[in-house]
Amino acid sequence: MNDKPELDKRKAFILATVVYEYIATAEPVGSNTLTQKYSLGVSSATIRNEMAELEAGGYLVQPHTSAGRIPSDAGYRTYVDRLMTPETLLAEDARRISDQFREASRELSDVIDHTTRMLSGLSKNLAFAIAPSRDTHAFKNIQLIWLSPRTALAVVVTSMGVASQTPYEWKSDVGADDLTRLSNALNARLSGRIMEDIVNGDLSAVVAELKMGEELRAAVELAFRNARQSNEPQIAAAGARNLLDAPEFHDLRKLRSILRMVEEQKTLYDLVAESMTADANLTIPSVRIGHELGEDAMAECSLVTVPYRFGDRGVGMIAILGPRRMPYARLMALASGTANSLGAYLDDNELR
Amino acid sequence: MNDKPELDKRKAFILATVVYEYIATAEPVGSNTLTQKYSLGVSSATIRNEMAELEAGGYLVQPHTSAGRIPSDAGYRTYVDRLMTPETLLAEDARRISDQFREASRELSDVIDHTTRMLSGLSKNLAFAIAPSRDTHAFKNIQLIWLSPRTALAVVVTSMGVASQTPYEWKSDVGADDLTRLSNALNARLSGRIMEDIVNGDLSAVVAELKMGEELRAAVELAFRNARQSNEPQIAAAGARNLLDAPEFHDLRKLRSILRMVEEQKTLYDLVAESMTADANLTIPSVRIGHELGEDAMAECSLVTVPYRFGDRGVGMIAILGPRRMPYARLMALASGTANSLGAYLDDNELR
DNA sequence: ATTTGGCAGTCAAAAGATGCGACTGCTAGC
DNA sequence: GCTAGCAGTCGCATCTTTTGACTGCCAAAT
Repeated sequence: MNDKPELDKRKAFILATVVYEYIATAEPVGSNTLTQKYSLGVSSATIRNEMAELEAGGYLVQPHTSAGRIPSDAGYRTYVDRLMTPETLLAEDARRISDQFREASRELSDVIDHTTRMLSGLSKNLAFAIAPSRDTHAFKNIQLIWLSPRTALAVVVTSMGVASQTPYEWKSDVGADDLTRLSNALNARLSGRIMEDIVNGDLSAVVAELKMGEELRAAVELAFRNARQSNEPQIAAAGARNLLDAPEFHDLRKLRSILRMVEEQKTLYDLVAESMTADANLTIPSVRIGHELGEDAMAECSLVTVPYRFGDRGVGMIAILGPRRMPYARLMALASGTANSLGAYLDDNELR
Repeated sequence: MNDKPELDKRKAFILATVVYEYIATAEPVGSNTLTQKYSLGVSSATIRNEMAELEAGGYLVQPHTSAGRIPSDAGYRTYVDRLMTPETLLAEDARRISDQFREASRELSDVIDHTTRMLSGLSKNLAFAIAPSRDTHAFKNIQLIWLSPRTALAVVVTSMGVASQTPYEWKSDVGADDLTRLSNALNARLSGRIMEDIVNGDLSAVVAELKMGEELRAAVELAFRNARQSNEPQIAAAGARNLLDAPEFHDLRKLRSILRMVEEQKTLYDLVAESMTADANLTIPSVRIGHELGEDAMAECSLVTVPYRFGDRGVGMIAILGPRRMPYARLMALASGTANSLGAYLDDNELR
């Protein structure tokens, strides 16, 4: 796109009103509707002229000759960036957001799950969330549990209360005492360190110090590797059925391709991954509209994302996916509020 | 329903053919279609007479006067119970089923998740699975991890590799040594026992034996209670989008109410819970058709369920939900095969 | 006692016809 | 620069017609 000329005040107001009205009604907006429902002080003919120019500028499009106009991606973009009045969270919503954490258990995946359910209910759209990478958790505790002379189970617990289990099998016998001593040494030395910062060298140093062999070293390294990378990013989604309510998805083909993306966690993850790196330092919502999402299947969707943070490192993502014709200001407020609450909750409940 | 008179051979064949044809085409079946596509040796007029009697008997219904006929719940029921030829699993499907376990990690929830994804892909319907209740796991290990003089984290690991974490806070100081001794004693005494069979008495006996007080007893009891009852039954579902392909769900209202049920784990659980108690001792698939499901929203659905078992106690459920017009024989074979494979996999991978 | 061919009747869905209404763009005058 | 008015476009809703896939029934044939 070429950079847009600045819109004069009246054009800006008309564009904002068209977007607002279209979001509310899902019907293309014509010049008459505009003059009747909003007091513009000018006649519909003038509006027509202005709208024609807005269309030439790429802000509006006409679905067909005899219809009103609807915003283009660029129109929505301008609306979101410069025209709309931001909303703040309603007290009631804020309360519901913070209330719901009580219902969830302490487990991270459970918290994420509840959060998306709540958010999809409040936003009436599809909500999803990505749990912070385990790299950002603090290491809390490892227990090497002796099962038989040659088998053991390594349980790693992080500050987020996430535990991973790694069964291990040795070629030669290993004593239960050794496992206990090694567990204790690792805990004493490494507890509290960020998972990401614990390298194999740290582990082998502890093993060497206890004069233990190669086999134990391998087991410990595997246990840590497993604990860090769950094989899939933890992701939860809820409220897909809300998409059925939007008239733009009454076409089954569109709906199908969108549902496919939602059911594949990978694509869902990719969708927010961009915003994740780009906005890692911000905690304000970012919006991607229609084709900006880079997916043809998503051409009629918009996505609101906002990172949530806890401690001084953890980063996860909250996202709301819906029709392009979504109430941006409200959803941005909701997403932000949820991200803040979630971050605060995780801060409070992190193991110390 | 009154008990049906036995169907004579020709009626049975006609009913079976109508069901088969309707499942294949989703179009009401008329007498002409039948005589043309299947060699019945009689004319369409005869078929008409027979079909009229099948309708009187409640096996078939006519959507409207000038249409062919489609099976009623009772028609499907008779087909499933007495008329269809059961299928066995294709070698290719069997291979894909057992292959997929390799991709999953060792974690139970991950295994269940992968299994439903695979099954929804193979069956082209919605698949879901319920993990065996934690009551049926064997207790493996508990670690009471000292965090600070008054706080600790209890991690309980079961034979299915499931770990639960319980943070605990005491009113007075507790020594790290005591926690270790208590952990060891509990492990020595209880490891291998079925979770369900471990009662509070067992726990307090160990605590008493070590001459430890009330506060530790309470912590241990809470840890075990938490480990047994995850606050939601573990349930995974996949393939909701497959439902979009069935013409009977092109009506958005139906689709919406079904999607709502699927997104609420509770209802999904209730749906199979009945079959779970009823068929606890069987490992053959059970089918519930249309109104037999007891939910109006599900009147056009059928559900195939089959329990899977491992060891001599664990029971979970595999289920396939789809339009009433589903390929019963194939889905029953798929569900059975998956249940068997899953049971075998869990047997092999249970911690000993 | 079945079975059959033929025929009249029914009804949903597809195809066509019509009019309406919501727009627009344009132009001439204020 | 704004407005009123007008001609033109086009989707959509509505109504009508046609089509064709059925059925049920009956009288004749087996």
